[in-house]
Amino acid sequence: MSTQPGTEQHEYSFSTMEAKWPAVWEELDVFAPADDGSRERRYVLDMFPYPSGDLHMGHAEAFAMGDVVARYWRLKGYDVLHPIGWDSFGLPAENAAIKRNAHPSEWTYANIDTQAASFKRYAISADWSRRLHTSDPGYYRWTQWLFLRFYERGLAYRKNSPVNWCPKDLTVLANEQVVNGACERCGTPVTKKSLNQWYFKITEYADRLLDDMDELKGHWPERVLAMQRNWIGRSEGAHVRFTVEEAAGRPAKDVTVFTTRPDTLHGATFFVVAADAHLALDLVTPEQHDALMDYREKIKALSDIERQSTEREKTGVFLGRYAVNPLNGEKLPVWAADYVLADYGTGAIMAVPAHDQRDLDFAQAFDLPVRAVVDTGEEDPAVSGVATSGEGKLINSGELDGLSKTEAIARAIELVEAAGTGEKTVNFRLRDWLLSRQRFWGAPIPIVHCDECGEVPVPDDQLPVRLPDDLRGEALSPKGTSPLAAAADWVNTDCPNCGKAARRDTDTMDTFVDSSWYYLRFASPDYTEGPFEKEAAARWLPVDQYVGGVEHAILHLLYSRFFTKVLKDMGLIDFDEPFRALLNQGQVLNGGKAMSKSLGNGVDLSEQLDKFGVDAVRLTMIFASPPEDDVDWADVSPSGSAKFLARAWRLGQDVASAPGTEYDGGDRALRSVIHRTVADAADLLDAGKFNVVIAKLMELVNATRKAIDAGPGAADPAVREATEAVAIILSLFAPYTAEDLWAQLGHEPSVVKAAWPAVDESLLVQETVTAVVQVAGKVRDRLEVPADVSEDELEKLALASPQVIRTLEGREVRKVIVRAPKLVNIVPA
RNA sequence: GCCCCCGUAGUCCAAUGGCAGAGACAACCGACUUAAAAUCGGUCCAGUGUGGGUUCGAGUCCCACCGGGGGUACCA
Repeated sequence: MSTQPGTEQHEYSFSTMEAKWPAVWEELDVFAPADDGSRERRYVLDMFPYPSGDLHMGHAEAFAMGDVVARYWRLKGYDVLHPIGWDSFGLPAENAAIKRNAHPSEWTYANIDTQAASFKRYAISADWSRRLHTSDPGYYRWTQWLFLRFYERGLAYRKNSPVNWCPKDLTVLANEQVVNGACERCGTPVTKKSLNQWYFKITEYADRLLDDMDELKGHWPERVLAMQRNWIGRSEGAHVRFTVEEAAGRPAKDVTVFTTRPDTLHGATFFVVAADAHLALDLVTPEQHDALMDYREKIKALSDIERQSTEREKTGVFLGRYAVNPLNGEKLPVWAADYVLADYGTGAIMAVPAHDQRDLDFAQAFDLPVRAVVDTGEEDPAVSGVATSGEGKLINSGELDGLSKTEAIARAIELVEAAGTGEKTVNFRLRDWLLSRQRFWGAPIPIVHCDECGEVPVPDDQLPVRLPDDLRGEALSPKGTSPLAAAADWVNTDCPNCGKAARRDTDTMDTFVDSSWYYLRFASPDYTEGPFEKEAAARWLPVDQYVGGVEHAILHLLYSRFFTKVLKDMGLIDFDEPFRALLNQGQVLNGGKAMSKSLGNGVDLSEQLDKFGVDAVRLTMIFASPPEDDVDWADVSPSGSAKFLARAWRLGQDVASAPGTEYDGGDRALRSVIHRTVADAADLLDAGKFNVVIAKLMELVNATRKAIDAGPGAADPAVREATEAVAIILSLFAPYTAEDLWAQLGHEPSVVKAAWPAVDESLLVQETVTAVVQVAGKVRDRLEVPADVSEDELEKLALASPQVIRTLEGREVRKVIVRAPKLVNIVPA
């Protein structure tokens, strides 16, 4: 075994490499973009981490993926922005602070330091000079600034309404943070509470959030798009006004319903309003008032989980009044029930039990009439108890009779529009984004409440509204009101408008507000004149490749898309979508299950790094499966990866030609493999098939080994060319080993400065290829033919094959399909 | 219930509609070794969940079903 001059190491040792290279990278500053316009720019971003403890296996996977892209693009000659930061506001820091009688910032920044050190060890090729933390005043100043811009545009507003309340964390939750009726964070069943809260009017952007997904198609995972589509929940239908007749001294009142089935108007047999909506109180007659109040109390006591169960018997209470069907004048009894939601549509429905299962269940519970108006050919719902919602001809519907469902929907809309009692409309499932939180460790909402002037925005030049430093430990424990309310010095302030005594808003913003714009801040992280420098953002954004977990498919990604659209409307940016392409890495499992403390199946990242080395762990993560698939740590072999890395590294020990050797005279067969591998690897990387790139790289290493041991030998120029290609491709996955290999080959200063190898097309073409000859789709012969064989020639050769003639047994040839030079299929009669 | 994704060797995974196997793990055999480890070389292993269809040709496209995973769920 020969050793290159200047290389002292003889055995592969990951710990030696890990000790050596970080200082070199830092010294060379290789990961910061030049940003001088000399090269095309690319922006690759990993979803920034929350600083809870040290990095774990999930981070290791996600960041390995993003780093492959960043390093590949750099080698390809792009000017790459690959920044890193922390989503450092949030509840865990606050809970830790309470436990340790400390300030949340202590825990937060200590964890950030730990994670930053781990990221550096993990060799993430990030531009550390752009590092940001959302809990820094220099950052949240601009979160507040953006809130005020939203406020000015009427996109941030306060309203009193029942909200999701976590009785353990003692804070409100956005709809998106309620999972199966329980708090996303702690699992406690969520209850409803009526509070005056801040909202962002994301519903105003529902159409654009939906329509602009067209430009994401093919670049975002289909399932993420599907989830967003469902979440936005666009539904076409009609608003129809019913007049609730005057009764028991209560005046008549028009009530609008939303329906997707105006064709079934004649099938409406009763009318339901959401029991918890104010409308129910408006409508109820004095005689029924007590019954309604009892019912409201009863449903308030139910948890969300119970309330949402579709198994549950339908309940409700008659309100003592009747609504008039605008199409046929029929009087429908008005009920209040909890199966109608106050905050969807208008909070009132026309009930068509024959064609809606929920209405039918209710009708059967209270003995209300059922009238089918669409003949679907199925059994009468009144008898079967199964509502029919399919296609069919209209019956029992006056002038709609005989029409198809689709025709009847259009005609019914025309009728109510002509009568002035309704119109075609679109309804969305999406609700406004509840953003205020009664917790401490977040960006304070920059509003002052003044007895004289009402809500007064804090002037821009007084931003940031800083969190007080003196609240710590017990003072932060949840009380149902924001801990900030207890900081008298902080709360009491002068009204920016009239100068009189006033109070600060004591809520803080949902941390999803912080993360809805951080990708923009990275373009100019130290900018002090605005959230980001317009020109810098125009240069770098949108993000070309975003990498992160599918758990953010709705929340973070929808909010960020919303922010981007608002910022565009403000004229600060000129694109509609923040993330051009999205890669969702899978989870890291162990033994088929997500790692968790309760299962005791956790795998500690730092232990794995100590045992196998950074490169082996990174390589294992990438090689295990396609990026979007889960990796089961029990199924993979970091020791196998380490073995491969050592094998690749040893090539460098054997290369016996000098740096700068011309490749031209090298072994042709090996050179073909090299250039094929480089070309394939580029295609595979562009397609995101990182795991396959590693397989190709293994082939190249194997071929090179063979060339050294049993082929042209270690001094052949092709062996050097191959080993250099190995080092370059390997640098995407295993930066330490690649650097060491590159250095062994006599190169300086870093493989990061290398270029992706150019492909010599002439080496890709083969002189002869194996053509497959099929008879009736079955392989019967193989022919060595010139690569440029003509279709006619190949057909002749195939038909002349003794194997073919034997198989045909004299049968007529009906057809011959020729795909020169690879395949001939002969179809006998 | 509705929507989305996935079923290929013992395992993880490859395969522009064209020879089912690129790569790896595990297992086994051999070389090296006093022995073991490491290393090197080799061997073994499925006809692609099931049933139809389209096609000269289907793992790949279409339909239905089965199984697994995920999302969502009284959204009118």
